[in-house]
Amino acid sequence: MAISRDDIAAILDEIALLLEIKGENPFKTRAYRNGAETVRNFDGDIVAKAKENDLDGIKGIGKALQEKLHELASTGKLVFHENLRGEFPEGLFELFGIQGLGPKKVRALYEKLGIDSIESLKKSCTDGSAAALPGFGKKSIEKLLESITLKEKFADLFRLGDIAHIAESMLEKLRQHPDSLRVEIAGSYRRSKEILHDLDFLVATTTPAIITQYFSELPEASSVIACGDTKASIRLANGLQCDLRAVSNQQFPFALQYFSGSKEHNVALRSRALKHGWSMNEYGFTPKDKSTPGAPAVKEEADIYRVLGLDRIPPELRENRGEIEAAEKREIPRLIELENLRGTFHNHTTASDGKNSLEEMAEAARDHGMQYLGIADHSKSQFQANGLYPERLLKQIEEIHRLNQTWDDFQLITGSEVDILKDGTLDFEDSLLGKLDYTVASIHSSFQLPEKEMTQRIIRAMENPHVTMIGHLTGRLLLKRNSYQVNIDKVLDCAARTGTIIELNCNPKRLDMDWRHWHRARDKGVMTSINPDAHSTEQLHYLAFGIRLARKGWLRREDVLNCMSLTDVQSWLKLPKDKRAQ
DNA sequence: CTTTCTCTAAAGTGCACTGTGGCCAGTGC
Repeated sequence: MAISRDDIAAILDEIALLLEIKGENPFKTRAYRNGAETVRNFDGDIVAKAKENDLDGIKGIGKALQEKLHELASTGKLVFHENLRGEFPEGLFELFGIQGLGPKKVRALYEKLGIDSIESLKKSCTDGSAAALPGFGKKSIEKLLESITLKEKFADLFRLGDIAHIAESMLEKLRQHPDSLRVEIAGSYRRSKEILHDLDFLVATTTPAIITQYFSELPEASSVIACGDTKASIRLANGLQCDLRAVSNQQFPFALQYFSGSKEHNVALRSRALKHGWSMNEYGFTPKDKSTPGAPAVKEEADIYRVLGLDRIPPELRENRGEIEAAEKREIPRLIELENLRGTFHNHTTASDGKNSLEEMAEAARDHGMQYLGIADHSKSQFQANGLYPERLLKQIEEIHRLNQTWDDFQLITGSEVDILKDGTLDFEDSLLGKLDYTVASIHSSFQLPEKEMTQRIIRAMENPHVTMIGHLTGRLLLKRNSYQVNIDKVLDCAARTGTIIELNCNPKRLDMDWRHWHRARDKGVMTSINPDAHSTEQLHYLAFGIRLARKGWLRREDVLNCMSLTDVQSWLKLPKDKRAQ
C-alpha cells in the first residue's frame, strides 16, 4: 500500500525524537516537527506532490526536507530514518510515555545504564542504580515509579472515544449479516462509560453458529480467543477484546438487559423481580414455584422494566445510583439529546493552536446545524500554544464582528480560554475580558498545588464577574494523568452561588467534569455548557461523546447553556452573573 | 533544518515549576 501523509508525518516526528536523544541542534529537531505539521495540514495532495518532487515554495519544507519527502513518497521509506532508528533499540520509544522523562533523561538512562524499556527502567529505579545518575534524586525516582504503576494499571483499558469508531463499524457489519435479526453492543459501551475494557456484542438469530463464525472472521479480528456455537471472543489489533453472544429473538431483550449491566443495577433489578415471584436471568423470567403466575410476555427490553413496575431506564443511568427508585416514582428525567444543542462554546482557531481558521470553524459549525459557535483561543501564558496577547485578541474580536455581518442565521461569539494563574487571578485584565461575550477560565499550570490552595484558586477565578465558565475542571487526562487535587463540592457550591458554569469538556481524553458529579451539581443549581474544545473542524464531533456523558450524569436540556437559542444565549450572556443563577 | 531586511552567516517560541545540587538543567504546558 502506498505511504500516507500521516505515515510520512509520523516518520518526521520520529526523526525529531531520535535527533533529540542524540542531542542534535534543537532547531534542527524543531524543523522536522514543523515539517511533520506542515505535511499533516497541507491543503492538497502533498504525497503526490512529493512523489513528483514538486515541493518548491512550501513554507517550512526546505531543500533537505524536500529530498526526504521525495524519497519517502516514491520508495515508501527513508534510508536516513532507518539508519537513525538502527542506532537505538525498539523499546526506547515507550520510555517517552513516562511522565518526567524527556530526551535528555532518556539518553542518560540509555547511555549510562543501558535502559531500553519500561521493564528495565522499573528495575533500575528499584535497585537504586538510577538514583546514582546525576539529575536523578529520590523524588524523581518516586515519580517515575508512580508513573510506571499508572501505566501498568491502564494497560488493558481503552477510552470510549478511541474505540467508538471501530465499535460502530463492527456493529454495522453484524447488522448487515442476513442471519442477524437484532444486533446491539451491550456492556459498558452501551452505558457510555468513559473507560472500557471490552466490547460486548449481542445478536438475535436462529443460526447462532453461523454468526459466531462470521464474527471470528471479521477483518478487525487480529486473533481469535474462542469461537463456539453461541459465543465467540476476538482480539483487535489494538489489544481490545470483543465478545459476542448469539441468542434467540425471544431471549434477546433479557440478554440485552443482562449484558448491559451494570452488575449493581442488575442485582437490584433481580431482587425486585424476586418480590414479584420470578427469578430473572439472561434468558427470561422463571416463576419461583408452581403457585406463582407466569410473567407477562416480553418483546422489548423496555417490557422487562414495565413488567417490574418501572419506567424504562436509559442504559446510561444503570449504575444503581438512584435510577430504580426514580423509575418507580416515574421520575426518570428526559435526558438531553445531541439534537437539543443549538451551538457550542470553547473552540480554538489558527490564532492559537487550532488547525482551522475562524471562517472554516464557523462554516463547519453551520454544517452541524448550529446557530452559534463560541471562540476561545488560548491566552498569552499559553506560549507553546501560541496564546494571544491582548492586541491579537482585540484584532480577533474585530474580525469576528466583521464576519458576523455576513450571516443572518449564524453568529460567532467572542471569547477567550483565559489561564487561571497560580494565585487564582487571570491571565488578562478585567478591562479586556469585559470586551468579550464570554470567558472560559482554565488551569494549564501548577497542577501540584495542595487541595485547599487549588480549590481556593478556582473559587477566586469563579468570583471574577467576567468568568462565564470553568474549563476542564479537574484537568484529568483519561488513562494518562490523574486530576489535580480539588474539592469538587466546594467548587460546585461556589458555581451555584456565583452563577458560574462548569463546562463538560467533550474531548475524549478529558470528559471532564466526571459524570459522577453532574446529578449532584444539577441539583445544586449548577449549569453546564457542553463544549468540544475543538482544535479543528472535525473535532466538533466530540460533542457526541459529551452528550453521552451528560446523559450519564442525568442532565436535561434545561441544565445546558448551549441548548439555548442564539437570541436567548445572547441576552443571557449580557446579564450580570448574579442574575444568571438558576 | 529553514528562513532571512541574505547573498554567507546568523537567528530561530517563553515561562514556571521541580528537584537537585550548590546555582541550574530538564520537563511540560
